[in-house]
Amino acid sequence: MSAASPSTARKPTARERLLTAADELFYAEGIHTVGIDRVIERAGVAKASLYSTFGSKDELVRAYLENRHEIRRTRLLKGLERYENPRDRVLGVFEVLDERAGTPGFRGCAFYNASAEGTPGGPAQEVADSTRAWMRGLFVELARDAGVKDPAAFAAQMVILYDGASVGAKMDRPPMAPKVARDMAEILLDAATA
Amino acid sequence: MSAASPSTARKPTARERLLTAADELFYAEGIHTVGIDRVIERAGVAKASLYSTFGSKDELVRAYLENRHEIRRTRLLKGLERYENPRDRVLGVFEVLDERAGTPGFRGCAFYNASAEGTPGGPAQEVADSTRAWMRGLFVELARDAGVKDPAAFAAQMVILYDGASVGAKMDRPPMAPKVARDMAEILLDAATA
DNA sequence: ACGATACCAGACAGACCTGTCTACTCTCGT
DNA sequence: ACGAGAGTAGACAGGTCTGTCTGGTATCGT
Repeated sequence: MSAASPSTARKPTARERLLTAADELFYAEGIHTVGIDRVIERAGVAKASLYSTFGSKDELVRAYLENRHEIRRTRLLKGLERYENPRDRVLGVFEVLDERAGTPGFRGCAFYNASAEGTPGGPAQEVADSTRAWMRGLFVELARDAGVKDPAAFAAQMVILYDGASVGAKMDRPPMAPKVARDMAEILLDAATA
Repeated sequence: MSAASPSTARKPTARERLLTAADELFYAEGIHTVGIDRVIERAGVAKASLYSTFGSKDELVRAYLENRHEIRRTRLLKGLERYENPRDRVLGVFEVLDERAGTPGFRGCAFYNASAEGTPGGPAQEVADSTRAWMRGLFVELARDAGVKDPAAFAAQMVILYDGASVGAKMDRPPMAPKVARDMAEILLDAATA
């Protein structure tokens, strides 16, 4: 709402405000539940602006998911910077997830949620596929750096762990799953480097 | 459609037909996407019958999920009978999941899907909680029989593995996740009994 | 035979949703 | 100064959704 310096206090464009509003509402309440009217009301934007910018609700959903992917990507890479040891960086993924799961309003993986309620083959499926591919690639890279024998196989294990921890963090209260997953990853890492 | 013996060829009640139709449609296409009209059309049932039997769509959803829980419970217990060794029974859970994930029309965990699109605190959340508690209890029991030192902690690990395998089975093609999870469970089982 | 119960067929109300369209306003580059 | 581009406000159409209500039919226990 307020900026440090007036010179940089540019008003966000309609597109940005729409994306912010869509992110908050879609993630918190689901895509089907939230109508266009609620999005434009929260964004303070006219309906015509939404349709001239995105064309349809489906495209807004796609933009929302791509934005989520970008956010997760930077959060993860940023969060991993603090670790020096390549081995700690593998485990660090689960620590970052743990921190994220502790924040209020956490509702699990946005891509899986969207995929659960969206039609198969829709935009949700596409973005989910690409974000999953990126996660797997990240784990392959981290595994290679950590000296794992078969990085691809180990990455497949870590993705399962990540998914499971994410589900548990959403469904269970309190969310212990990420911490448990971290310990599991440690055991599996030992087994994969031995 | 056809029964072996005419004497037992009782016509299913409206409730049973509704539940069958709801199960097929809700699981395949999602709860929000499928309207009441499609359910009653497939069930061959009048709308009034649905509302006199269940009262609301929400209650139909609850019945659908409770039915799913019962189906999974029996499938799991039945599938586990073939294993003699308590250790194999732990791993067997993932083999049963693997078989299930291979069947056409598999779309992941019905409870997580429902929870992803449903309002928090709704019927989906309640049934999901109880079915998760049952799964955890099953793993605790299996772990104890297998001589695991800390059955509760090990069960928490297995639930994460099961969730992750379930997600992977839905999102990835082909679904390798259950097989990978089984191998992970083996490693973790060794670590937990050592 | 008959009344109760269960069920079917479909119209209807009221709400909500996406997407279009018209008409007005503001801001900025030239 | 002024025209173009971007945005705002809101009515409107056409569709879909849940849930109610009326009225008719079949089956079964007594």
